[in-house]
Amino acid sequence: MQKKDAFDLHLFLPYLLNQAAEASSLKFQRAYKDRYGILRTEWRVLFHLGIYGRMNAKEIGLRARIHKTKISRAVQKLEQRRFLTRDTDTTDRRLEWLTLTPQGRAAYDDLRALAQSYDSELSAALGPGEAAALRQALQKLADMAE
Amino acid sequence: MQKKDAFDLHLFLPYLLNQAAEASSLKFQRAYKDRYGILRTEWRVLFHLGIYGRMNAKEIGLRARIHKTKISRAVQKLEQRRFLTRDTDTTDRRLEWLTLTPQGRAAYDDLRALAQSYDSELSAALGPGEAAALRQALQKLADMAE
DNA sequence: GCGTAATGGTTGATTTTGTAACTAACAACA
DNA sequence: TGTTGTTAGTTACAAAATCAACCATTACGC
Repeated sequence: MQKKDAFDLHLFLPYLLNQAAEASSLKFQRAYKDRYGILRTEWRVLFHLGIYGRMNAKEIGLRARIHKTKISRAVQKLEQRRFLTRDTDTTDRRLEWLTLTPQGRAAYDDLRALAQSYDSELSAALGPGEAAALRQALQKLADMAE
Repeated sequence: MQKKDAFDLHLFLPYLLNQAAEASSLKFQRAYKDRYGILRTEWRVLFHLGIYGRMNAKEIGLRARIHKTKISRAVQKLEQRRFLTRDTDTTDRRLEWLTLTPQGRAAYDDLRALAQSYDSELSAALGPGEAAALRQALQKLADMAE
């Protein structure tokens, strides 16, 4: 980064990443909160089901790196809002398969469109190559275990 | 990003940024938690005082984009741990100037060294040029108002 | 100066998260 | 079959974040 006596907090990657993440999430956050009254974990679960179709809580947790208690609560809320239904697996009754209802899918479609246009906006603000490079670097960091 | 029917959540910038931020913060988080029992907001306040010297809560909030209630509580905790002292401004008695105690500075020095070595580690994991490009892109995003 | 608005900071009530312990169901192996 | 160990998911309680209302003090308009 730089010398010991000239530490620049705003270049410290974990800090900088958090600032950028927060700033870039703000608009989208307001959208899903205002339109559907859902939380961060909830839209993430919604998106996972929207994209990958039927999943169980465990799978979502692994893919999105979300703790199972968070998912459990998010699923409860989404069920209350009639955005998804649960079906116990017939051969392994510990498993619950989650599927979006038409309402859930409608919400997902709406938010996905928003996410896409918002993402384009962000990409445009950076350069076109810069955005691609950014994504690559971020994926490297995100995939670093520990 | 890509076509409507092929939305890749893991390329959606706000999502990807959050994943990267979380992953990259984990190690450092454990360090300040384990060594000093402090919270995210608390190390941030500590660092601001360590870097910029005497500040008041408002200034820290502006620079770090932290809400004033969070800062107020972080300052209380840091004061309890004897990491900082407060002095009411003589001409404007609403203002409180915060300064690190020697203990606070020692903790800051320790954590700063850690942050630096950790940051180098992260930069090395990416390419050398890649890290610089990443920082630039992140700053752009972080500085985007709204 | 006096009333009103704005500012720095704190507090309290509510919501959300984190941690651990828990239930129910299945697996493995004697 | 019975005992022990795992696994999927929930719940309970403590810790933390959020939001609004709240002092005390200073600034502004007249």
